[in-house]
Amino acid sequence: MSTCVESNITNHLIEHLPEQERLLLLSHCELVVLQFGTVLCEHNEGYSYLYFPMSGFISLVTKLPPHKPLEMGVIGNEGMLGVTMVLGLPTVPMQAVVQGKGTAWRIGVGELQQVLQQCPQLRSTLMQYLFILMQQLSISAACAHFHELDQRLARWLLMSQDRAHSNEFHLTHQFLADMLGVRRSGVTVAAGVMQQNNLIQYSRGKINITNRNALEKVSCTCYQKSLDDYKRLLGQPSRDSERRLLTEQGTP
Amino acid sequence: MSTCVESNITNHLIEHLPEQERLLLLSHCELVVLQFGTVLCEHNEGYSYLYFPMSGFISLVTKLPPHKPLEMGVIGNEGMLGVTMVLGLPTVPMQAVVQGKGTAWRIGVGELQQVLQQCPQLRSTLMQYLFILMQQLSISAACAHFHELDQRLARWLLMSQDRAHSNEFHLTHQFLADMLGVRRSGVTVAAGVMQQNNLIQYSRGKINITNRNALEKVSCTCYQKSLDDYKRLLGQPSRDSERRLLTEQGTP
DNA sequence: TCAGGTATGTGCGCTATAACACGTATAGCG
DNA sequence: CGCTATACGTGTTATAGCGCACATACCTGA
Repeated sequence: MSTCVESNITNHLIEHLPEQERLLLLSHCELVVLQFGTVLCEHNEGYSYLYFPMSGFISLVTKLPPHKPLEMGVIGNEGMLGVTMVLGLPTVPMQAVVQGKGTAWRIGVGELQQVLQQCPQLRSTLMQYLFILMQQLSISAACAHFHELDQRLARWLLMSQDRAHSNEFHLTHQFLADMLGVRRSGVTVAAGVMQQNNLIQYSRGKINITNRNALEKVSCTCYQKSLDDYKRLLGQPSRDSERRLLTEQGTP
Repeated sequence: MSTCVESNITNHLIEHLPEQERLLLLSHCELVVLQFGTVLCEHNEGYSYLYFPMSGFISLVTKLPPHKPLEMGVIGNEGMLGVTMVLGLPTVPMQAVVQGKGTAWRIGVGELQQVLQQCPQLRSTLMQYLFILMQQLSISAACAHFHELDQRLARWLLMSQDRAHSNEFHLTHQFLADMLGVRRSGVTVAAGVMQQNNLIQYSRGKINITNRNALEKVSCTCYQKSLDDYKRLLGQPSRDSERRLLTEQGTP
């Protein structure tokens, strides 16, 4: 069963390519494991590898000392880490941390540049994704400024679930607080309310989404807006089919 | 005197190009006036022209109904409006409004695409500027979330002055409030304190910066960080020489 | 089995800002 | 010259989230 799911999960950007380009790109990639908590890229430092997650997900986090961190975007199998490479700049203005373990295709900076020469469609896809990322940044900014903790928490859980490919994933309150740029105890209170209303269930870092529909109602519209922005340029990620698979498994 | 200043103010991105490319680009541009309040581009709609301001400045504003607007970046003679064009996408995920009147070089979308084919250095410069814009977005996001009204107001005034090429410019409290995503009366209070401390002086929309050094101290570090991010990739904009000129004029 | 780390629950006082409301002054127009 | 819109000043109440502090529950390993 589990292998069945694995084989269905690919990276949507790669899937999106014509076969020729896809094969060329993959011939330069190697399969790596994304381990929870790994920092793939430090804030404002260059990177040597780019990652196309297939499962698991990566957070983009800004740091503005002496303040808490603040998450600006999430990268799962619908995107990639290091897309600024199409600008010729192997830097990302944020820290990239693995938030959900999984697997990814990895390629070196130099090799991608070579591949890009021969793959116009890849180039164009990455440019579109970069644009989407900019949209996400501006949504996140406004969301963090105007929306309240419970709405933002709901959104974050939904986005994580979309990318975790599981109803259950590992997130402590402290971690969520760092992503949302708020106090840990604030998250505890908001999550407590959600648990009382049976939207989620958690214990010592293991969060389980029990009522996704209700969670979508609590969330701010930024969640839907993000999905729409993505779909407009790059189409529907494979999210839905995976959800169906998961639901079949989810009640054993 | 005033003409002397005018002739010294150019667009830094254009200045940055080798002569050959600069002349080719300019041969496709026309000179236009940026009138205060003009909306050059609506939120999430395509644009037909790109602008390289020489004086005056343009704000990039996100809108998340039903909330107030929130400014994410400012474009003056150090940048351009429509840089997403290097991604092949003539859209900007924000509204663009003229906040300070001035003049700009304007070029059509199709023409720029032609010119880009022949100008590798232009392409690379625009890519660098796009990267800088992304950095600005993430700084603005964190700044709006963590920093307080007075700090943010100070930063905004400094950034405006840098791009207005004048110690005095037109900004009502309501306008500032919309940029900062806060209440109008909050701005009134913060600006009142600054006026009492002789940092600024204002009356019915005309704001005059009287003590720039002190204003820089009140501002959050995001102001300096923005400048640094720009300088790292594209060097020092012509800001300083202009400041000197202005100061000579400033005390008649 | 006990200690110590990790995760979560809860409370208290404080501050910034929201929402709303109303008062005052100035410019510019008829 | 006076009207009116615009710009600015001020106040009152409510609340979300902060900083800090401490209590409780659970896991894990010596």
